Amino acid sequence: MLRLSKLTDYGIVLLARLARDGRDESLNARELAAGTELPVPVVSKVLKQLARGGVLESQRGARGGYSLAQPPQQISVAAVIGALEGPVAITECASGPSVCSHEGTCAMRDPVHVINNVVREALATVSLADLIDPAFSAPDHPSEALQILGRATTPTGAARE
Amino acid sequence: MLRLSKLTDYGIVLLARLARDGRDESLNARELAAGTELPVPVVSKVLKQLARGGVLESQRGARGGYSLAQPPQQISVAAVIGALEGPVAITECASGPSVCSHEGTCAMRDPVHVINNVVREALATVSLADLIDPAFSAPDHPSEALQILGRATTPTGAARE
DNA sequence: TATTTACAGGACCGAAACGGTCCGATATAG
DNA sequence: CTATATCGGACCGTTTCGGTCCTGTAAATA
Repeated sequence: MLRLSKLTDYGIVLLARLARDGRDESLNARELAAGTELPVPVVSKVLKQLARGGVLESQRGARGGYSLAQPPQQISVAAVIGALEGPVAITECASGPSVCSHEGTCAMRDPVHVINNVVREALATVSLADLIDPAFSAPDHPSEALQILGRATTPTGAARE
Repeated sequence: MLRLSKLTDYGIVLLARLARDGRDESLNARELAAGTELPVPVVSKVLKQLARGGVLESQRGARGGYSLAQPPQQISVAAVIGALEGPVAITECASGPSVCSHEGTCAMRDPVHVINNVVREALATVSLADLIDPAFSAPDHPSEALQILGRATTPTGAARE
């Protein structure tokens, strides 16, 4: 359900590394690929997309590389996902002139948007910093946002998996 | 980002219709397809999957059809998504023996799980009832869960678009 | 019992998206 | 001028997605 693309996954990993090791200096694709064991072209592709999306800043030419455009606390997971995956929208029906138009049914369109926003807001509240800090400790009190969500008691038992 | 598959979208619409029109009686695939303008085979496919996932109960034979397995308040969006899309997991790395193993980097694996849980919990908190009730009114106070999430102030401005 | 209705399960196929590679152009440092 | 790196996009094999169709089985009705 709701799978995150592999590229996005890589992106998060790379950003975390940049947040740790590249505070002042910038790192280039090759250096970043070294930490992971991802092929350089892949890393390069991800970084390019992140730069285009405004998450990273790039320095071209010799001794060039990438650095975070903002401090890790200000970079939300939503921004990362937004930069790497398409123009967002959790469902088709969000943009186009939806086909379903029988009124009784299409009253559902709004709710679908609501779901969309729920997810988006949730991801907007989680920052890069939230991901790297509590990483090595227990995944219990990850951040304010995660705590709020964590207190949900999974009413239906639906979130089994 | 995080696109919901079309089938899932259909599923939500169909469930909403069942929640409204099929309280006592059950509706069959043809009847449900009539409300929407989706082709019958598609509707049938979705309903079958929902039944297999335990979201719907099915009655075979003449005068058969589908009905909700539980009251709409008890059916979470997460359950619906779980039934229609694969076995969940927002990222590959959640299940298999992930390839990334350089310790410094793979400390990221947990956080990715955290994100996964955030989204899942968020969706688990939203019920079918939440979706059909406030549909026609303003999308402002949709439910407790949505309110909690709604108060996020989109720190980065990342959730634009 | 025979017939009709409707779900169950899965095979199947074309179209689109995904994951990954590669190349030419451009910008910068030395 | 040369070496280094990003930028932008083309490209392609593989997988997933969306949708259709067919065979089997369960239940109701006459």
